[in-house]
Amino acid sequence: MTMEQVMAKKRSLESDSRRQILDVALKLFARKGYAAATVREIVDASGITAPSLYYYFGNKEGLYMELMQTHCARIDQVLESHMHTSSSAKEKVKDLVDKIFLHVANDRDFFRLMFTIYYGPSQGAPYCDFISYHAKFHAAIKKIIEEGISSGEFQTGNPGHMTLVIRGVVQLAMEEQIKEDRKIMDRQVLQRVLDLILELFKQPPDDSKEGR
Amino acid sequence: MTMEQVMAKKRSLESDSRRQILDVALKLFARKGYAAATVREIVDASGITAPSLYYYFGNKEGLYMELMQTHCARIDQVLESHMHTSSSAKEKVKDLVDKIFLHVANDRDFFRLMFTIYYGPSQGAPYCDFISYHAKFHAAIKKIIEEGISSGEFQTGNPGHMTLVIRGVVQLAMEEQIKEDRKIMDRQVLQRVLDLILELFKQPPDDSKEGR
DNA sequence: GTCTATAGCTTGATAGAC
DNA sequence: GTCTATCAAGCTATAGAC
Repeated sequence: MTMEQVMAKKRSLESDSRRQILDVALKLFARKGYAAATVREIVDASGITAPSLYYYFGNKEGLYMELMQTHCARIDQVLESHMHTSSSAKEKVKDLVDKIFLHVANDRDFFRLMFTIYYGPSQGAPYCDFISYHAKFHAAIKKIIEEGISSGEFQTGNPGHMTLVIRGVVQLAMEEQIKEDRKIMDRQVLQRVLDLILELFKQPPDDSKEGR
Repeated sequence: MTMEQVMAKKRSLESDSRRQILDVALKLFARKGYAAATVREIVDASGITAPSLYYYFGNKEGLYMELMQTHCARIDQVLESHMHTSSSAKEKVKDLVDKIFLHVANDRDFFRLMFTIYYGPSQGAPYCDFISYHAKFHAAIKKIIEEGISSGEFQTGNPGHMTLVIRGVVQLAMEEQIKEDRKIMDRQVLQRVLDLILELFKQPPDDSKEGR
């Protein structure tokens, strides 16, 4: 057995409990909130005991922080790995939104927790800079729209307001995705609504109102 | 002193502590969440002691439920007392949204709590049927839009999708109103964005795509 | 109606054996 | 690394005097 195999085994053994705790904790934090998800529940559902949790993560906050860091990093990946297709502005918006929507759907528990902490009371959870992701997303959409206006694809207008229209439906779709209720806005419907909005942005301004 | 004066005095004395508790509790529930806002904090901030709270409301749940009932009734009032102006569909949408926006801004603490409970974990709070207000609002907007399409004010389209566009920006505006952060969408901006959307709904469909 | 005092439970966290 | 056993602090709620 080589040195690396030894370390790999050790890491995999160590990781077994660790991963288990992380998975269970995310699910419980998302379902019950940071404060209401107790350490006891987490360790019981993980099949370990409390001291193990404290061994790995120091305390409840440490466990929470590690979850935040890991999953926030994934958001950055999604936000940064887009827009290398040189298609129309409309397609760029639809593509970016679709990627984010899929990511939210795939990491639903984390986003449920994120929304809870961001829009609700902090519940004693340590601070996490969620607002920057809101801003990044807003800026990304706005940039595409401004480029679309410059290129003549969209009619002239207030890019900030146009961005808000896009963000609004995306926000609705995300929130529905996060709730367990029956959804009226799945991936396809969201794309259709984006089609509606972006086609309206394309239509030329009413000539009767322009003085030329 | 008449009988009525006696009762009025009794009620006003009784109401003093009662009202105080209700006001303080709403604020604390909104800021810290149902679970994290403790009975101790509420009674301390109210200037009374725990047994008084239990005397009036039975328990923490009873206090919470009374807050919900009172403020939910006010939402119904707003949703039902509109649309008696026979103006354009555009003005009807703007008017309804404005009324709701103002109501949210005026009863901010309650809506903060409502959003927290609705989108986040229940935190052990007793169930309250918030989803019906979502549905009522959705239906009200959709109805106006359908009427606008019938009357020819709006171009033909999917009323459900058009409603989602409206609801999206309203949702964004409400959520910004509820957060303490710097807002980019106040009452005026919301009305401007609605102008943008509703004007786009008005524009005639592109003839080049119709086969006539 | 309002208080003092306290019961009874759950919580996050740890000491110390293995 | 993982356990058993346990602690101190916080919580909701109540008994009983006034």
